[in-house]
Amino acid sequence: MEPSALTLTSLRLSTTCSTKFPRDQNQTNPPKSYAQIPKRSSGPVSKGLQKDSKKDLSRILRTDAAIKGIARKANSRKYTQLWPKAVLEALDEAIRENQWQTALKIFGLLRKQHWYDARCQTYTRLLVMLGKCRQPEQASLLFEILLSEGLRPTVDVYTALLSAYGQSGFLDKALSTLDDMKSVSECKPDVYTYSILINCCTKFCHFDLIGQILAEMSFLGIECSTVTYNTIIDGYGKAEMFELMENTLTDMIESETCLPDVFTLNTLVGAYGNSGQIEKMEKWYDEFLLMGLKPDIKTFNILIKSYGKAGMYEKMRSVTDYMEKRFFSPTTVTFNTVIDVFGKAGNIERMDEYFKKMKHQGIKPNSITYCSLVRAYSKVGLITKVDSILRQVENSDVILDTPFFNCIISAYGQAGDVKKMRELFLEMKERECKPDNITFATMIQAYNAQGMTEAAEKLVNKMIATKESTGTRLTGH
DNA sequence: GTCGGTAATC
Repeated sequence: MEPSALTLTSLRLSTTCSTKFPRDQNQTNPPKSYAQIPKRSSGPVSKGLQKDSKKDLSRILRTDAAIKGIARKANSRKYTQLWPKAVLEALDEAIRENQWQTALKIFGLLRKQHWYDARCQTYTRLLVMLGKCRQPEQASLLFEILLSEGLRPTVDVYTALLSAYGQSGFLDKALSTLDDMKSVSECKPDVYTYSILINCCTKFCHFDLIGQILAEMSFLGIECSTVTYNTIIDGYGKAEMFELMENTLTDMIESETCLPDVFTLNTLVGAYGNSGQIEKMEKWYDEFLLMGLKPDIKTFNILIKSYGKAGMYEKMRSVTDYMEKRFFSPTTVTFNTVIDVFGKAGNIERMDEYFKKMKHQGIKPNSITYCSLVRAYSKVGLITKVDSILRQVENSDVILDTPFFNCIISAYGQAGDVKKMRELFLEMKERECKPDNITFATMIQAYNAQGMTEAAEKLVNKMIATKESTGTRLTGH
């Protein structure tokens, strides 16, 4: 019953780095308009506008019409008299949710307020968000605005800018930012800056730079922190460079200033677990516990995923049982992991069972949950179940993203339901989800599979047209 | 302002 011999035999060694660190292929061309919003001195007071409350702003953040509303306000010269609290809280929320277009629009609105006081801290938060969203060009523009406002960038600002470049793979730009920092006396790079830089290097397989960076740090008298070590360990671990990973752990322990923490534990356990080396994973887990470290919810989620991937469902179960006994509440991630494991194994019954349990425990499914479900149903040809998921999703307030639409469009495509596919494509537009290359590729493939070559060609042209219009928007104004 | 856990459709 329990297939437990799958551990090391199913180990798949990947050949190139690029397959393991897929970059975001679907970067949309962003509007640059916010950058053009001129800072205005306070205009005429328009009384009706002050009734904008925090509630209004945060509500409209969530709806399509509202984002247009914000944009309209951001572009209108009338909206210079909003309450600070409303604008600042709306900005906070947009940043927290990584809604970068909205955040930049609100920031444009903020800059027009008569009470606006330029602060580096605001810029740092925006830059960090842009880094997360892989928007290096926007980060660059934002930095220009900061300079145009006469602000002197702080170390944080520079570090966030470096991070925004590095996370998108613009390592040359990140390095030149580092050089800029070195030339400004009060903005010297510190251990944060270097840890971030190392992280970016490993994500883009520039392991050759790690040694150089560490040498430079040592030359400048900057000591590695626990985070620095964890970052390097994670980099080697994700690249399956296990020997270097363990060597780094040894360095860390020998440094005597940086002790392994729960991040180190999770990183190592995850590296071995993800590569199917269950025995090593367990060995390190036990070892870290002996060192006195305590696992957390992420540890358990990692163990569940690793056992599930290895087909060791009994062990997976023992983790969930242990969690229950120790009152570690499962999170959305826990359920998503279990659901995905059973979905990939084609075990629809158990998958459904956990989905039910998830809802029963009051844990809200998200876009990731639905992606896994749709994929699993589609794989075994249960398209009626996909219909039911779609209905559920449409009647809920779950935020649907482009990957979800791609997933469900692909499901209907594979089922040969071209009509439904088109409907969903239109629905994407209504929900302001931008179709990306994968959306188009999925639909074109489905059309071709149905022998609808004309429709496929039409879509190819549409795709090109979309690209061009975005290009125009970029260079326009 | 830094490190670890979920889906990812072509």
